[in-house]
Amino acid sequence: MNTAAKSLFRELSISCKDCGLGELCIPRDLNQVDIDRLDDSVSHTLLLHTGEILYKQDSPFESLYAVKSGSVKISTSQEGGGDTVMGIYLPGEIIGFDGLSSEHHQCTVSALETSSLCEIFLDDLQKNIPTIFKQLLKHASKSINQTTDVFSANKLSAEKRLVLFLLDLSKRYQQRGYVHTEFNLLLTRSELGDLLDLTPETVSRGLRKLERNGLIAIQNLRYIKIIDLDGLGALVDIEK
Amino acid sequence: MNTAAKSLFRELSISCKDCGLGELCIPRDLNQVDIDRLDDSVSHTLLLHTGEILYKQDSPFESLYAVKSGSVKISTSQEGGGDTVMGIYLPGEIIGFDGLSSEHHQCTVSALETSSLCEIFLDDLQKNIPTIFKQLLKHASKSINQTTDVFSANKLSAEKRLVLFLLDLSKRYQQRGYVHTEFNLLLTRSELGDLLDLTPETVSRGLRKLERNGLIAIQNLRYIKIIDLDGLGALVDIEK
DNA sequence: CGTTACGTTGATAGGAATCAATGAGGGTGG
DNA sequence: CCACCCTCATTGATTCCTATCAACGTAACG
Repeated sequence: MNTAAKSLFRELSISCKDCGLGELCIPRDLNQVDIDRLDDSVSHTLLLHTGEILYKQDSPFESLYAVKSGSVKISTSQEGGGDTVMGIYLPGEIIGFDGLSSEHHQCTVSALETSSLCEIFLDDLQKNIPTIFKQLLKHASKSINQTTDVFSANKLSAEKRLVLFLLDLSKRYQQRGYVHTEFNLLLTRSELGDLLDLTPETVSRGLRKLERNGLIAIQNLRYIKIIDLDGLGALVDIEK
Repeated sequence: MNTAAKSLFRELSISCKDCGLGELCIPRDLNQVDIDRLDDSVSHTLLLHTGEILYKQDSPFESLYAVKSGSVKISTSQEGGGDTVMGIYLPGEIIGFDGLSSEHHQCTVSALETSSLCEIFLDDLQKNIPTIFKQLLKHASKSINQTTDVFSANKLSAEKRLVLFLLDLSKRYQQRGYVHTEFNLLLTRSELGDLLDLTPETVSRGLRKLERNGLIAIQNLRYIKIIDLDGLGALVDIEK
């Protein structure tokens, strides 16, 4: 499960200004000169295969990373021994903030599928383009707000938590221009349980119930097709 | 409950270099020149009385704030109507990150007791002392890690969640040079329930049980005296 | 084709929510 | 100063949801 090595492959090094993510990533409100400077502070050459680890809990903080394609999961090791999945990150999202305050990462990040990332050299960035720090703070802020959502969700019923997760994923895929009515969960029932604070059994029951009620279709266990988006929304909107 | 007005009183304007918080706040690793520049980017004149609101959910983002003395709570309005307390902040901690990503605050912040705060003008700061942004990112990072803790706590039993909360508060008071064996909870049972994802009844039962077992003493409902710190620690350390 | 991890389904038990009643404190107005 | 109200807190009885335990099915892989 723990492929400790970090794979570094050269690939076509797409510069920030040609990157398809555009405004989803950092280059919001930046002029052309600054985008060129951004390029100088970023390495575009990180490729991770499924299961490979970007950084481990307790390892010293080195850089922030932007997800360019694919997806990664962020998890923490528990005292009991097992891992707990805390979230997944999609293209355009920036990870690594967990390591800033103590200079050591509080979480482990690994690839859920073949993924490419950009490494952001914080000190270079500060030198090259100091006006960008507000942008970075915004991304950090988004991370906070994301956990805020998890926070308010965790007093809901198992079914609602599942629905909220599906709707959140759907929305994030849509923002990135992917189909938002069908996607791969990328997580096992057990990992999903970590994330939503449920047991794998309860996750399974919940998903199958949504399927029985004609709201979703489950294909190959992990691949979800949303059939009745409004119906899902109704499950979490009505009755507080 | 909602004293909408924000009180602005002049008080003796202590500069950052004379502030008792020192390293707990921003001025870590800063030289004298930069601390003077920091002073120019910060207003030291904010005073809030109990219940007064610093900023409201959905209000436009203006500044970050550092808690100088006292304490504030951060909460979000739920669809159902009520508020949910998400955390409390003590001197040296920086708040406002919740508003950065969308330019509008995702939370409401109000004073739990008479408190003084510093307003941090982000744009001035960027102009005056660009090297500071890593410091700010660290504070944002700390906010993230804080929610991380909440996250991993929420699958524990009611009693353990209560104990963890008490120990966390004790540690934070200690870091700030206060007595760490007795302090005011500042929150009602209901607010504590929001924070720990429990009902007020369960909070009450839990605290009274800790009292019966001789681990804590409850004085005036909100004022807690920790009698057996090791005993509390044992409750959360043993058996996963 | 066995081994292993993952997933499903059922039965049961336990912990916290809920419902309900009472008590305690604080503020207000008569 | 007291009666009243309102919020907060406590305590008990009951219900309900989800974890737990257990068995079995399924898919991937060497």
